[in-house]
Amino acid sequence: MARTRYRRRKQDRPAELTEAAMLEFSSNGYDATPVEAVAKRAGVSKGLLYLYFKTKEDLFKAVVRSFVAPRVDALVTRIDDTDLGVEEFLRGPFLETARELPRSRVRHLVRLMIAEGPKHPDLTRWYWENVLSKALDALQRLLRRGVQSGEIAPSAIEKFPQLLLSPVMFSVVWMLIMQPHHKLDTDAFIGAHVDLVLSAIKKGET
Amino acid sequence: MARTRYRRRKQDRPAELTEAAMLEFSSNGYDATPVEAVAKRAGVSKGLLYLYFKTKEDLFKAVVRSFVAPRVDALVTRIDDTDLGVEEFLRGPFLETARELPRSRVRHLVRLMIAEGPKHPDLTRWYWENVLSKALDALQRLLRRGVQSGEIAPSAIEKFPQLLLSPVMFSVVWMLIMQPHHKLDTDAFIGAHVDLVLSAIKKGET
Amino acid sequence: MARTRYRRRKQDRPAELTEAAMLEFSSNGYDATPVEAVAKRAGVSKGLLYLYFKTKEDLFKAVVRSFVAPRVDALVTRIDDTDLGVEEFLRGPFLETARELPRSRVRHLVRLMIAEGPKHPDLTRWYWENVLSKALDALQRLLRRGVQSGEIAPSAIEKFPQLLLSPVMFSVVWMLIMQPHHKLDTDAFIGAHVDLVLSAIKKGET
Amino acid sequence: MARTRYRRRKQDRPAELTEAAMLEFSSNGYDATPVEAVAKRAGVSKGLLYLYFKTKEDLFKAVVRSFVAPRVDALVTRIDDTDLGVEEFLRGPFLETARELPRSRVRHLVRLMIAEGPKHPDLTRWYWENVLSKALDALQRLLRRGVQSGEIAPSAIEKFPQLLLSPVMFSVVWMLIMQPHHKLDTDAFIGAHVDLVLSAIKKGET
DNA sequence: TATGAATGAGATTTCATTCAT
DNA sequence: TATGAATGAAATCTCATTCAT
Repeated sequence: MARTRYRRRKQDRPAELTEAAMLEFSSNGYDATPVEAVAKRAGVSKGLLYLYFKTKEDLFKAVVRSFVAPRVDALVTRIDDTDLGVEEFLRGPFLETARELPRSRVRHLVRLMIAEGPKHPDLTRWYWENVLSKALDALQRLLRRGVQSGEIAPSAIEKFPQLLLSPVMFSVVWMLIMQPHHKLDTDAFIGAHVDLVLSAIKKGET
Repeated sequence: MARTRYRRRKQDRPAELTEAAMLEFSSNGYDATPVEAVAKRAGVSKGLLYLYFKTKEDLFKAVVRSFVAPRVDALVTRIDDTDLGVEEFLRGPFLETARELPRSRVRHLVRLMIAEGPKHPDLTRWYWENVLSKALDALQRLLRRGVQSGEIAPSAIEKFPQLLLSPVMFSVVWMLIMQPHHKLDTDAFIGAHVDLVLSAIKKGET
Repeated sequence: MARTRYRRRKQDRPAELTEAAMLEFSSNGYDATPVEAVAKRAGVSKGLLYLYFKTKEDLFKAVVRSFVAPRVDALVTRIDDTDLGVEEFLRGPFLETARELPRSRVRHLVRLMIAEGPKHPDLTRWYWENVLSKALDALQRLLRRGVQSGEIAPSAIEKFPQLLLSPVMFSVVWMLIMQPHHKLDTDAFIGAHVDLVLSAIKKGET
Repeated sequence: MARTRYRRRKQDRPAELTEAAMLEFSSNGYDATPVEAVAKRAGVSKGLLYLYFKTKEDLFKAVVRSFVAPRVDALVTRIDDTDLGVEEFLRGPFLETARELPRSRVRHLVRLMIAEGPKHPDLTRWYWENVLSKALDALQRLLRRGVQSGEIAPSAIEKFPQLLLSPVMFSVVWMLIMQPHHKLDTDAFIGAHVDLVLSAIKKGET
């Protein structure tokens, strides 16, 4: 008589709902996704969804939070725990993560952030505080270690670690918008950028 | 006395309407902008708008077309008519345009393209064919001229002229989403990127 | 230099417009036909149409009047001028007209009368006075002549000359609604009805 | 206190709505009836109507189906279950039904079918398959039984059972369009038609 | 908790009609 | 006469949100 249909409990619901919302928002965009579509995909009623999220906007925020944060934490930890050199790190873990992003589901969240961001300043603030600034700080720490160890020369990139992210974001957007019309090999593209950066900042290239 | 109800400006209407639409879409996004808001801003009735644009989507496309195309044409012409060297061009006209973009109104169109692009494949195709591919081709021609003249060394950047655009797009997005929370000096940022690129590809840097 | 485009003059315009309206109303129905479609088909502007007909309803009435009246007048004249017997007339001119109607353009007007009639009581009144009652009276006169001459026996049909029209209207409606799904040979159908009537009222059939 | 906003009558709603729609469509016609008028008459909101019927057209179809089908089924059953002769049946049950129709509410549906039919071919197909063809087949079976039993002579009416329906439809249309201007005693009219038919097909009238 | 019937505001679009030109 | 730009009311349909059950 085990009614597995009802196995799912209170505690799993929010995650199930954000998962469902992530999928729906990703394919249709925020405005074009009816709340009911999310509920249906999660296998619950509209009413129940409103029990967990006061408004549609709330749900959207929860989606962004639940999907982005874990990834960044992982990257930050990786940077701070590593004893790899700058080049090793950039060509290794960084490149791996950077190349995966434009293909992963998270790319849709990036689009949602860009599309909806201006209407949700508290969300972008949260995003800055909990995601972007952490990632940029960690990258900065990495680069400074490299300078101190003499591996790389001091350069503007320490001030603008964003320089390491811009081709990643570009690739994400390209995948979402331009890929159907003109293919870009984002792996090679991001690789070329890292080459470029390294060739510019590495010392002893004489 | 009572001002005439009619203004009868067949000539100017489309431009007035796309201008108004540009402003409304920019601040609220496409979906969240009622057609009526556009009409009101243009000082006409809803009905008139539909005399010039068959659907809201049509209006959106007209906006993108009318605002983006002229700028790119200008840039392309500039590249092809110049006899500046690569460095001179990148530090001169290119930097000028690249730095202006994130502050100009067009930045909002970039956001709209990212937000709405996936739902309007014909629009993104048009954008690719009439805007992006032209700009990338022109940049490629510039770089090849530099290689042939011996000014710069062959490098991956010839294959990926996008490398010159990614920090511009990054700046645009930053301005739209993150600037309220954390200022980025996009002029310096884009300048640093150009430095980086040039230091990597210039010859005789022994 | 003969500018034939402007040959058409004031006097032809109403007829041109009702002709165009007839065609449009026939294929799309009254409500679903924009006034502009009529104007376009007539090759004039909307504004001009409103110069001749105060409202769309006016135009509709003019259509009905201009298309139906001439036909009925012809039939009535034919009945009153004939010296054919009842059978000869019914099997001859009547059958000819009755069989043509379901195939002619006028059938669409019948549909319009049925569809729009209840909303235009003055139109149906006009139709009764100028069309239907005249036709029924003429048929009645024909039948009475037959009784007086001894050709046919007195019967209820003198009181209800509509009995001669009902299969015609049935055929018209069938052509409009049912013919795509199930063919009815309206010629044979109407013929059978006339046979039936005649076999019932003819004398000396002992 | 404030009456509850909800009535929650899932079961009854569709019937309440088609009933309301029937009334509204009957008096104003399909195109001229706003969905809101139907909702208002049913005492619910516009939105609710769309919960039960995906489009206005859907609602219209439901109206036709729910009102017409039951009557026809009843007639067909009556024909097939009877052991009355042809004359008895035509003068009895048939006449009764035929005479009621022009006065019943269903007459409005006939008008709607004629008015809207051409725009809804699937509806007229359904009508043919589920209503008309059944009725005509049943009448045909009745007449054949009469021929076989020797009650009536073979005649074209077996091929065209529509001959029995045409005065009924004529009466319906008359009631809707002409009755205000000129009264027709439809009972007598339909009776006369049946007389006519019977006197033509009955045997042994020598 | 959980449902989903019900609401009502609002969005897009159409079109009869007017009137400056 | 003749045009067609312009209006504005209305129509269909969607959907976030509520709340009786």
